[in-house]
Amino acid sequence: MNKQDQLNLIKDDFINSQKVLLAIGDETRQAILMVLMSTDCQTGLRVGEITEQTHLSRPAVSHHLKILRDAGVILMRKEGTKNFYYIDIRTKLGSLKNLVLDIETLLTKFY
Amino acid sequence: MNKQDQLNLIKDDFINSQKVLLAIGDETRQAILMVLMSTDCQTGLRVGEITEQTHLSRPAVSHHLKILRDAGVILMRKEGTKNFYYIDIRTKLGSLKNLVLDIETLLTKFY
DNA sequence: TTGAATAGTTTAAGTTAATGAACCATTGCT
DNA sequence: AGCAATGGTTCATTAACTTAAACTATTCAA
Repeated sequence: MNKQDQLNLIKDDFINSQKVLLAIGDETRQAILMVLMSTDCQTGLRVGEITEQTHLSRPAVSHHLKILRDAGVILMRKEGTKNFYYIDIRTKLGSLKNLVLDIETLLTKFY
Repeated sequence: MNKQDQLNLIKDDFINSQKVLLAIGDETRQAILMVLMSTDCQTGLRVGEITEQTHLSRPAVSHHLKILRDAGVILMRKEGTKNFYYIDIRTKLGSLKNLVLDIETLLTKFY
């Protein structure tokens, strides 16, 4: 693994994590994520419940949940008309970890 | 360390890493970072050199460098009229690492 | 099959961000 | 002082994002 290989890794990491970075860089979506992580409910939260625990309107919550979902940060499960949103360890947060660790490797080993 | 402590950690991580997330989530700034990391020049690159290696205008490069610098992702060194930009291991990328690792801990230990 | 509950979508307005042109500031050299 | 090199800043335009209101779709129960 030379420097060029490491750079190519990082280039891919950037592509894989771009949506995640933009999704969780937004203050509003960070607040939604905090609500999702704070709940004791193991089965996830519905849009209405998240709306209650934030200062946002339901369409706004729905909008931001879609962005988080498209980025692969959160997952959704349908039950009738109810949609439950939750964070999972298997989500795209792992791609962010790769990005951080690969840059760290570059800076410590190839500089 | 209980779940609430871990949540408070993550809340702080979000605050500390927000600027970094927004800064490096942008495709244009990712391209600039790749140029900075790819160079063999140990002393950093000047605005003009970065402009040459991208499809961007000089004001655009200057603008994005400022955002990266405000976020603590890159550093600058002045030499006369020349400004050299570079990435350093001691930059705010560490705050991103904390964020990722703390969320990982929450999901594995407290769920 | 009608009505209530839930939530996604569309639209229009307001806000913010990115861009290039033109301009300004600083440094170093003669 | 005068000039060239470098690069930051301002401004106006365009593009993108965020939001709430109104609307639509789906499911479930009576």
